[in-house]
Amino acid sequence: MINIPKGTKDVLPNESYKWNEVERVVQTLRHRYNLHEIKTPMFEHTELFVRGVGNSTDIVNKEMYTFTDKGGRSITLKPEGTAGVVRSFIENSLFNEPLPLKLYYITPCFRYERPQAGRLRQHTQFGSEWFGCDSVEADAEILMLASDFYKSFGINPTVLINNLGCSECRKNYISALKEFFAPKIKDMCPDCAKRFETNPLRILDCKVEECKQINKSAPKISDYLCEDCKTRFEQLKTLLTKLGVNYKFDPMLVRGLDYYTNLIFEFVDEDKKLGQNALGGGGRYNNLVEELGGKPMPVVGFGIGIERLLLYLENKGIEVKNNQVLDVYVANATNNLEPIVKIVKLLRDNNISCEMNLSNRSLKAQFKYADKINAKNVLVIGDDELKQKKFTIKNLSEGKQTEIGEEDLIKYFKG
RNA sequence: GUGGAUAUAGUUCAGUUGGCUAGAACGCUAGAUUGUGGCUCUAGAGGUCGUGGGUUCAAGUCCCACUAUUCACCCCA
Repeated sequence: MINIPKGTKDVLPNESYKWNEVERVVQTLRHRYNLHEIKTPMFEHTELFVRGVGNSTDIVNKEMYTFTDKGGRSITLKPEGTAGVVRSFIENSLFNEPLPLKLYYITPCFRYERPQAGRLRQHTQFGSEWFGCDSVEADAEILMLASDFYKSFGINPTVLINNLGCSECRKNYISALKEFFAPKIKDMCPDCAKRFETNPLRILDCKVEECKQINKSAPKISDYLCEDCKTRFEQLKTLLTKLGVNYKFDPMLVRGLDYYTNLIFEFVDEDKKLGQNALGGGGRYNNLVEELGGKPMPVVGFGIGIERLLLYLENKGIEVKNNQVLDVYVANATNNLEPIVKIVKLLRDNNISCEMNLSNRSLKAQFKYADKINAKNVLVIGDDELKQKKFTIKNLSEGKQTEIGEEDLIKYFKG
C-alpha cells in the first residue's frame, strides 16, 4: 500500500463542497472588485524565489522544494504566490496594460516543513496583487477585499497592521536598529545573530525570551517615519474604520518575507483556535518589481491560506454553505427503462439535479439510498404510473406524496 | 532542524497482573409477507492487532529497532 506523502491532504467527496464554495466566493469578489485571474506555473527557476522572497528568509533557506531537472536547471515548486505573478507581470509587459491592474489567483504552494495543525507541505492560497497603485485608497481597498472574503464565510478576523515606512525612513530605522543591537547581539540567540547581518528587522519578531526583553527597549519604527509616511498611515486607519475593517495597530509586527515596504498586515486568529497565528497576510512591496528586473512599480497584495480558513471555520463550529443538493431521485419500479431515461433527461435539460437507480435495488432500498444521499424528492416510476401517465412524487423531508402528470413535472420543481 | 505523544475493523475506541476461536459503537450490505426512506429489530461482510526482531510454554499486551501519524517549538498561509 502506498500512502499519501507527508504533509499533504486529500480533499474527499464529503468536504469538496467547501472548496466549491471558496471558488464561488472568489468569483463573486472577482466580479465586485473587477479582478482578473492570473495563472502562473507551479514551478519556477529557483533564482526567482531566492531574489524575490529573499535569501534571509526561512522559506528560501530551509523550506523550498528544489530539484535539478533533466536539463540541469535548478527548479523550485512555488512556496508562495507573489514572486511568480511579478515575474509574469514583467515578462509579459503587463505594465503596458491600463493601470492599476488588479490580479488574483488560487494556487497550491509548497514548503518543506514539519507538518502540524494548520500547517501542510502543500497548501492553497487565494491571493490578490494590485499593480500600479501607490495610494492609501488602494491599501484600504485591498484590505477590504480580504476582509470581505472572510466575511463571506461568517467570520471577521482581526487584521494586525504595521508601517515599515518608505525606503528612506526604513533605511534610517535599520541603521538605528543596527546601532542599538551591535553591543547586545552577543547576548542574543544565534538566529538573531544571523538576522543582525541579513535582516535586522526580523530580530524584533524573535520568540526567545531574552531577545524579547532586549527588543522591548529597541528603537520604534514610528519614531523614524517621515511626515508623509505618518500622515498616510493615519489616513489608512481612518479609511479602515469607515469601511468596517476589523484592524489593530501592532508596532511589533514584522513579516518573514523580505520584499515588504510601507504597509504590512496579517489576519490573525485571536481566539487561538488554530495552532498557527496567521490566517492570511500581505502588504505593500514597491521595490520588488524593480528588484526582479522590471521598471519601478508600486504593488500591494495579500495571500490567504484556504486550508487554514476551513480549519478555523471548523474549529469555530461554522458550517460552510453546501450548494450540492439533489433535487430528485428517480426510483424505478418497472423493467421498462426507456421512459425513465427520458424523464431523467427532461429533468436535467431543465437544470434539475437528479439521479436514477443504477443498481439492482428493491424499491425500498432505493428509498433508503435516496434518504442517505439527502435527496429532496423521490419520483417513482412504475408500470402503474406509465399506464396512467401520472407519477408519484414524494418530498422526503415532509413525507408528503403527490400525484403529478408528466406535463406538470417541471413546474413542480421550478415552483 | 529540536522535543513530546500515539499506532487494534471503513471510522472512533475497549481489550484486566501476558492465557485459549480479538470485541463494542457508528458506518456499510441485506432482510422484517404484495410498490415507499428516517425509528426499531435481525443477519452478514470487514482485522496476519503499523513493520521487523527479541523474552516466554504462550505476546494485541513486556523489551529493542525501524516506519508512519500527530502535537508543540522555530517559521509561516
